[in-house]
Amino acid sequence: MEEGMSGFCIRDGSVRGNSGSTGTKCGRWNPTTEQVKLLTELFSSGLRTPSTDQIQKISTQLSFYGKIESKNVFYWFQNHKARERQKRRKVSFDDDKDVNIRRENSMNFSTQNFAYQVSEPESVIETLQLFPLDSFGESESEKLRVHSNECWDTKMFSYTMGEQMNHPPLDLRLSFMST
Amino acid sequence: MEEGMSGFCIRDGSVRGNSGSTGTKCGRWNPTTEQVKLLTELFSSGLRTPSTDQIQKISTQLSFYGKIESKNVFYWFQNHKARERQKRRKVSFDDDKDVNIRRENSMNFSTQNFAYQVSEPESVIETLQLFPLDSFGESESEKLRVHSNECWDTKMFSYTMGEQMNHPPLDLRLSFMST
DNA sequence: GCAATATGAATGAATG
DNA sequence: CATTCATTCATATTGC
Repeated sequence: MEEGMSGFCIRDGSVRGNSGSTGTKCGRWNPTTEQVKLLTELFSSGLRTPSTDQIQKISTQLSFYGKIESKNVFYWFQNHKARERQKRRKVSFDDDKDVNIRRENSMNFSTQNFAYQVSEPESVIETLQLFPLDSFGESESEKLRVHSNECWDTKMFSYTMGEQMNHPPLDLRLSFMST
Repeated sequence: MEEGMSGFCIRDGSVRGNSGSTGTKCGRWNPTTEQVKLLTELFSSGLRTPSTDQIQKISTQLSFYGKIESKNVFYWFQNHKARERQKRRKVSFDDDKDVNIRRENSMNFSTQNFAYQVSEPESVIETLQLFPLDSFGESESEKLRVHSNECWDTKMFSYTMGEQMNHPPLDLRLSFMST
């Protein structure tokens, strides 16, 4: 719930432009070009949801290029995957009701800039060897997730637990204003 | 890629700054600040996996601040707990290089003059009193759970296991996926 | 500078 | 409880 802690970013220039983090004290991680490049390589190599272990390694590797945390890697893959799918989804079915205010044909800006992986795959592979990419079989085949459910209604689901009959004294004491 | 494609969700800009008006057609519950505050209080008080009864009560109470369902409470606790752990896991590895100390106790948004009563302060207290506040006596800030030992969480029940008690055959698993 | 967009971060919801 | 997906928020970046 750390929501309000944002808004104190002091950027001193384009972080993505320079590789050496110029002491940018940002609240938000700003990946360097090298970091993005590597992440992108990994992604295009098939890695989509790295495990915690992989995240650690990747983070460690990327830390060479600049400040980075594990969660950044985590979020990066989450976002990257989600957005790729999102883009694809946007063009797939554009038959909405009528209030469809979506931007049409957003493919102008090179749908995927992952193209430059062919430039120098060698060096990348060398780096990638640290992480066992095995999740290639996952592919990007949509799961066709159906949002069938949308009605919990008022019926109270019971995610039963073992003992609920006479559950012990619940410690629901609110410590409001316990200043 | 953030455009107004979701034109049916009414927002007034502030995410959690609004009370109740969480849009009407939003398919996703958007907790108000008050709701989040209360939930956080409960969580901080040690409540991690509320029982069905507790969820009911909490939900009822929170409904005062805005539209809410039981499942929202259920999910909230699930997520909150999971993310506490997850966060502790990913941020655990502080990068060796650039010794950045961005984490300066930015856990909770301080309870500043954020008094949660814009109009009726009494009702809030009244509301809170509905919770069975058992005076356990062990009132201490359990926020110091540095070891992530869910001590107070006696049993890590799994709601996936069917209990053969005298309660109806609970579905444990969200059975709302009909329709 | 502002609008539009790209993207890091957060979180509700759902599944295994 | 873990993992993942989808949506949204906040901010950085870029073009005009």
